[in-house]
Amino acid sequence: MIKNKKNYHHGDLREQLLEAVRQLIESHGPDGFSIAEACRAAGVSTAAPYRHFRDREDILKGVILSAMTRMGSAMQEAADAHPPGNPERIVALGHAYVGFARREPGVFALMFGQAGQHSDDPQLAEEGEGKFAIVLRVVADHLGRAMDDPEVTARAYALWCAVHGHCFLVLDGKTDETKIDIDEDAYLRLVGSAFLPPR
Amino acid sequence: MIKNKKNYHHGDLREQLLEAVRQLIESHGPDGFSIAEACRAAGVSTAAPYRHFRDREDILKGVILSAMTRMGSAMQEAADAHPPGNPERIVALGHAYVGFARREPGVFALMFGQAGQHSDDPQLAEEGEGKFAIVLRVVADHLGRAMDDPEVTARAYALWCAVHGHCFLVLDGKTDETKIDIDEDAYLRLVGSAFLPPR
DNA sequence: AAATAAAGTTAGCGCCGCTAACTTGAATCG
DNA sequence: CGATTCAAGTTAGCGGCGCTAACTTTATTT
Repeated sequence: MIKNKKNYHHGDLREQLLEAVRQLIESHGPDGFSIAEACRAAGVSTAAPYRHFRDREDILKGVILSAMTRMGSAMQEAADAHPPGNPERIVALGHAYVGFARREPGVFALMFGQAGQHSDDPQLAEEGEGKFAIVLRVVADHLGRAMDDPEVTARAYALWCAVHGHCFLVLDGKTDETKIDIDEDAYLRLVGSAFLPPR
Repeated sequence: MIKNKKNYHHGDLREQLLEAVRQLIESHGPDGFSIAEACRAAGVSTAAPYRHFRDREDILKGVILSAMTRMGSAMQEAADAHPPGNPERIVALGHAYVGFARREPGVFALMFGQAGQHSDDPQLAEEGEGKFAIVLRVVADHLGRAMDDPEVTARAYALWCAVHGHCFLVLDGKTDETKIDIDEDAYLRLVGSAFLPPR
């Protein structure tokens, strides 16, 4: 009994709703969407989503989860583009992180901007730790130490903070034109060398 | 004709509503509040707020604005606690910033977590630039350079990012117990010395 | 004291999240 | 293969919310 959802009434409504919500979030902001609007986009009644999701929160969790894996893949890919120990690896990782935030600003804000609203979900927590593990790996390789070395943890965390904070400031428009004007590549190289001296 | 709002029907409903909303945001999250609930808390009808605010967004703007000045004061106070050039100044500034985020996590998320939803408001933008100016001032003093020196801008921005990002990770619960476990003071000293070497 | 204007009220519209009860149709099975 | 089952749709409706219109109350102005 393999459930092939394409053979049911609508097709894969679940995925289509997630995609519709994702698009609405990108065009109207993280809270500027409604389930009803997503239903209209998917061409179903407003009661249909509740066959696939518990409630609104559950839908958002679905959107976040798929975004997490997309972001994780982008980061892993960036890390794999350079050999371990190469400083370019850290820069590339930063670009991947910021790139995702720029590409999907609404979803990025949803993932991280809600004051830990979803931090209690084990599935999301696991995905999050997976992404930090990529940073840990790269930093550990760079320093030639173990991933659980306190020095590695501290520097990886600092790197994460610096890039993460930059993303929010970018999305908030603080870096636009007249305001601060930051060269992103230069910034990422600065934080990379600040926390991981070539030595 | 001095408008003393205390002499009207309710008193200063405007301020009481802002306070009620602030508390609701802290207890139920940035989007977990409703105007109706704030009205109940203030003991007025649900139509009353519209004598003082254009709409929901305008109320939020009011909450954010008062929070901005509170945060700015805390930062200024921290900076003033140490003489210019003293590295403790930067650490204190960081503690003030993170302290505010910890004290008012909901409002902090509201201020910065909405993907630049309020970045187009000139009043808010001005307050935001004022806070960055404090950081610029401290960094310029430390390096003995002008506030508009590119080196100062770059390092001040990096500091801001590192602290800002840390706040979000804290609020998202990434630093809790089993997860990452960061010594905040050590972290702030690390980023301080990383971007502002004693030289 | 009357007029004015500020700041409340009630009533109500339309949208939304969500549920209950019903219907449809694909997969399973005697 | 026809009957059965059950996943996945539907419509109808409740209560809450944001917001507006129209009315009422009360402080200030003249």
